[in-house]
Amino acid sequence: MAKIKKLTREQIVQVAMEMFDSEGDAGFSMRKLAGKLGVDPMAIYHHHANRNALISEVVQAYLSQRRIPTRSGDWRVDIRELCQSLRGLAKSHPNIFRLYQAHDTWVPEESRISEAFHTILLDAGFESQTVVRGVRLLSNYTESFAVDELAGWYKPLDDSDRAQLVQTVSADTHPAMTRLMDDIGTADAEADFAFGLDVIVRGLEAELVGD
Amino acid sequence: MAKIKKLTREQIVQVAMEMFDSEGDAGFSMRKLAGKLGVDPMAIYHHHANRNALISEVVQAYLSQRRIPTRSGDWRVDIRELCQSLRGLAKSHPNIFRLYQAHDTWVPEESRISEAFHTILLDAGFESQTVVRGVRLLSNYTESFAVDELAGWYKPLDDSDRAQLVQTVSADTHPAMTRLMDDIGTADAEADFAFGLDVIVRGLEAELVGD
DNA sequence: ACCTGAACACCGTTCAAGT
DNA sequence: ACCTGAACACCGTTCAAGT
Repeated sequence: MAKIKKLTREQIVQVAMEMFDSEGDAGFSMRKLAGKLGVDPMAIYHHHANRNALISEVVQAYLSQRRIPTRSGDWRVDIRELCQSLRGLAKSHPNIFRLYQAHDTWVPEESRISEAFHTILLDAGFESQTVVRGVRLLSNYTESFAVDELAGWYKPLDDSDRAQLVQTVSADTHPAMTRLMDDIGTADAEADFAFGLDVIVRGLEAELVGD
Repeated sequence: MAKIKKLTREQIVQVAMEMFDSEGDAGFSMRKLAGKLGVDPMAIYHHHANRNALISEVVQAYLSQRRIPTRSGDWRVDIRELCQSLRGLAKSHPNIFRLYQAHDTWVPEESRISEAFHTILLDAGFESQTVVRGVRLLSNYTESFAVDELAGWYKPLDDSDRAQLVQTVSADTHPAMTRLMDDIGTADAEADFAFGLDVIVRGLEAELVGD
């Protein structure tokens, strides 16, 4: 698209990020990126080793946008805010969040977010192993919820979804789900997320009292 | 490889499943599958509409292998067993499990597993909405744990991983993680999974008592 | 009905060449 | 040092043709 006189690593990452943001994985290729930069496809390889390395940079740039919320003093509140901030990041750039999830190469920025989680639970007084496990549990929950939310799992079912579900879920083969159909059909991402977070936080609290 | 006189939908799915099982996503393509079947690539399209439809069939065949554990009478035990059976399925065929995770088209077999979850929590006496939310929380937890486990996140760090981590996690920028390094470095998938499950089950229990 | 073969519109990446 | 261009070894899928 816009011709750039001299390529830089950063410009390439920037444009790649915009492409992912607006079009998602399907809209991105090294060749399309080159086209957007007004450059031969192979020019990119002079600045980034390959596709995967470039994507690591995109993910890194994406994660560095994330603001860590300030502490309140109550670990339950802080954990909730940190999880919500991660979910917010996911929702603000769904396509790049999906890219981050699918990208299995580790990226340094992840440790900044991880540190915030660890600090909160450590200060709350959990023992070391519980802190480590609790962080994994919480970040796991938040990220997988966000993935499902972005995939549209927490929207109320529309007519065609419901029809498809009713087709396979009949009263004799799926009595429980049939009884629960009203609650399965209606979903509220906000309340559902808060519910799971409450369950986990409550479960963790017991580890603290049990000392 | 082996020449088949007449293609059937089932044979195609079977061979595709074996390819995914042994080689994963990278080792599969419609053309390679055709090669394995000793047939022109386009012959497959006579039996399956396209790549995505074929993969739905593979996922469906995979999920139908899953045995639902018998009930014990204690919902806490039953939930644990059901989650472990899902995790077991993931570990027995990691590549197909990853395929299932990445595949965003809904597949009927999913509802069989879902029904088992709903039944347990419903029988345990939770109210409707809590059942639905609890099932989502538990299956979410189990699947995302399995994904991480298969990606190697719950293996103790080897020397190169540790070196990479120490490089970005220094005492002044990451004090909490530095303190916790021993517990971050050692991980035990079995115990870590049980921990998370306990936390969630304990958190759910409160919903029952709170009535 | 079932399969083939050529063709289309793509990929990521290597390698030799240009400035 | 930085970029180009041709080439390689792939993709999924359409379409017309063969049996």
